[in-house]
Amino acid sequence: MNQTRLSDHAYASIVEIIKSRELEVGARLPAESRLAEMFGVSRAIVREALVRLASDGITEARRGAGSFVKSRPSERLAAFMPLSELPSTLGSYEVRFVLEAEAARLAATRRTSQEMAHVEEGMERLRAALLSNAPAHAEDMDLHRRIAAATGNPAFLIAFDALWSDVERIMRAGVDISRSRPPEVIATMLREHEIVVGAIRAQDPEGAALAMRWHLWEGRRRLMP
Amino acid sequence: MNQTRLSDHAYASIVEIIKSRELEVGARLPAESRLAEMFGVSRAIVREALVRLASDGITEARRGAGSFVKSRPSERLAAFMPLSELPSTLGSYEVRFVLEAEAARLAATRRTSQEMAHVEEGMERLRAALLSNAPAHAEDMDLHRRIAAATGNPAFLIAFDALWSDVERIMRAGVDISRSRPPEVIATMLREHEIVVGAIRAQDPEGAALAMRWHLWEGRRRLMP
DNA sequence: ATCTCGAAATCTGTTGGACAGGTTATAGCT
DNA sequence: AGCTATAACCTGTCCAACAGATTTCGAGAT
Repeated sequence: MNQTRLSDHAYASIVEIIKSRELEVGARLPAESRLAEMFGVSRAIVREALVRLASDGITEARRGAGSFVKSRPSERLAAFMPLSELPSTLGSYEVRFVLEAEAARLAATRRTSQEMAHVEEGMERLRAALLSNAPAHAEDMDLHRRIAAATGNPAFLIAFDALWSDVERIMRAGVDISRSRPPEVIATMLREHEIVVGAIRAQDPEGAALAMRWHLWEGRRRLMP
Repeated sequence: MNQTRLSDHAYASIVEIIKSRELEVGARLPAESRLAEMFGVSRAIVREALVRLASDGITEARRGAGSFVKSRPSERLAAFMPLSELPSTLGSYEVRFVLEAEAARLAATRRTSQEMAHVEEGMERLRAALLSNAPAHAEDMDLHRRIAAATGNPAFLIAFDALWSDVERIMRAGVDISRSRPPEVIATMLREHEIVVGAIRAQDPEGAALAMRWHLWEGRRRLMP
């Protein structure tokens, strides 16, 4: 783990300044040089933090004028914090139940043939990975993502990607725990995915939603019986 | 718009390198100094871009070794693109239907008294803003966020925040269009929210989910009849 | 006293060089 | 061939400096 970047600390410190001093939207932050001497680091470090804050939509820099608060992080801090550092892990599965079930339903009704081919390709990759007994969580997530994409609604991708890092962490943990999966588990995982993909192929919305919900439920049980 | 940062261009260029050269996950990127001379900028600029890429989960830097591809940006580009630049706007409402309806349902069953007080406070703020005939989309979104928080599951906040910028854009556009809202519309918006909050207060899961879904549906109709 | 205008102070954006502390690759030795 | 020490390389950090934009403030005019 390489979490030892000074700019990470600077990022958190600036967020703390905005929260504790209750800087309103539009307020100006201390200058980069001032922040640097406050934190005891160089200006380059502060800049790395500010660039990230700007790309996260929290601050906005105006050349010659300063950096300004664009949206209060205290009001939407969750988006910038790894889910794993928040309580109630596995909570992302609760969201996936509703989010992905609806995505499967919509994918079944609205998918184009091109999107369907994309989903089938993801299914093939997952099958190959599972049958070669390799860690397949990347292919697993990728298939789910292709299904979300098949809705034609980018908002599903946005929401799914927001949970990405946490889902990946959970899945990887699951792979680490059960390093050698018995063949019947592999067959089950494969069948679950195939039912979902099959329902989308057959343009059966309710079947797709139900299959997805069941698959996620079983997946959760496999991770935490 | 301040799009005039060289590191923004460097960010895009590195993404392009990963995509075009088809660098697999785990592959090593060119060194910072090499990238700097490739782009004709200083190393500090490349670092600003790499820090953002790392915080976006695309790359990972190992001290002394180099920067490595952590996940292919081409496969999950949506998370790093404003929803407004993608087709099918108003699509975020489709996600909100399922996401927030489930959040309301869970909030009704699991809310603590403290979370309930937080929701009530948001309701008061929205009421004050609406009755003073001021633009109230900030208070509106904030109330919805407090409800998501009342589930006790941070994953709902993560997903909601991911849609934040698009929802805000849509709502602000709605305010701009109908600059002077008739009193009956204000009363309706207030009542819709009050029904949702009331169901959560009464710990009525189905009522809360239904009220939220209805409210979002009406809100969507108000924006795009 | 107030307004206007221009210059100084301030701030971000960017550069180049430097060094510390890691990692990788290589050349030399056994 | 196998092993080891060392050189080459890489990220993380700091410093000093300058360009270009903006804010501030005071001097002069009204």
